[in-house]
Amino acid sequence: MGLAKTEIFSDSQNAIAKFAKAFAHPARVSILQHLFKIDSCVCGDLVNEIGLAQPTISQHLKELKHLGLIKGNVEGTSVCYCIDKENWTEMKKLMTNFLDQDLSNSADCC
Amino acid sequence: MGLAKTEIFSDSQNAIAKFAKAFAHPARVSILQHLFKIDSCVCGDLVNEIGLAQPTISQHLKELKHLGLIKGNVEGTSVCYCIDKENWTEMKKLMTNFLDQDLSNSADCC
DNA sequence: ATCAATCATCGTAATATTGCGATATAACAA
DNA sequence: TTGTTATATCGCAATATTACGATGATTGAT
Repeated sequence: MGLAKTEIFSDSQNAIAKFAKAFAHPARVSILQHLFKIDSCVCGDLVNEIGLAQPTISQHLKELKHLGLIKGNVEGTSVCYCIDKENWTEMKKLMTNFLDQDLSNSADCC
Repeated sequence: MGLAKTEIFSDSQNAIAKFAKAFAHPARVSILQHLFKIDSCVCGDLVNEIGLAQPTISQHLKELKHLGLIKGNVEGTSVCYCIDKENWTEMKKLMTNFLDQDLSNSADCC
């Protein structure tokens, strides 16, 4: 069906899945890395940096924005994007908590 | 097209996306959390724990196994799954490195 | 040999994602 | 106003994902 049964999972599990989806495409990974690396806000050069068409980049940016991981600011004819630090930190806590589960507690049968 | 242009991204970016995809569904998040929580290997109770049909769980397990995040072991008529600790640790390094990018380096224009 | 239990695979329907050409929108310049 | 530049949105085609019923395969019990 292509439709995840979110009702049967916890809020935390759904949140982890939601953020993970943001990173589940290399273009979005690349966009985020670029926003981190650059010391000023990125406006239009993402299309040149990454080899995808402008509508495609715009679509990926929109998804990241809806998730709250980035913010956009209109600046003349261009738009300026940057990481939403507060939300990023919160998301990082959630993901790190999931990734850091204690390996020593789980048996190794295999 | 539904087909990611992996060629134009780095190995690291593709790897991050690949692992993130594993966590991009709450059922897989739930499966992994269960495998961590339980102190012995889980055999068949995942279908009962999570409210999805047996073929669906089996399919999710297969994806996690192909990614190397879990291992499976036949034990009588049932199969025993557990976290692949070595691969998990390696994956965690990759993801943590991505999540931990220095926020102080990126400007906040918005 | 037959049966029950457990898990995997097949096939399929419904929905989601990706990518981009065409076009719209908005801001600025001349 | 007209043109230019930068970004967003629309619409569509190709492919991927999710879920599950039906069925197959394997093991152990009787």
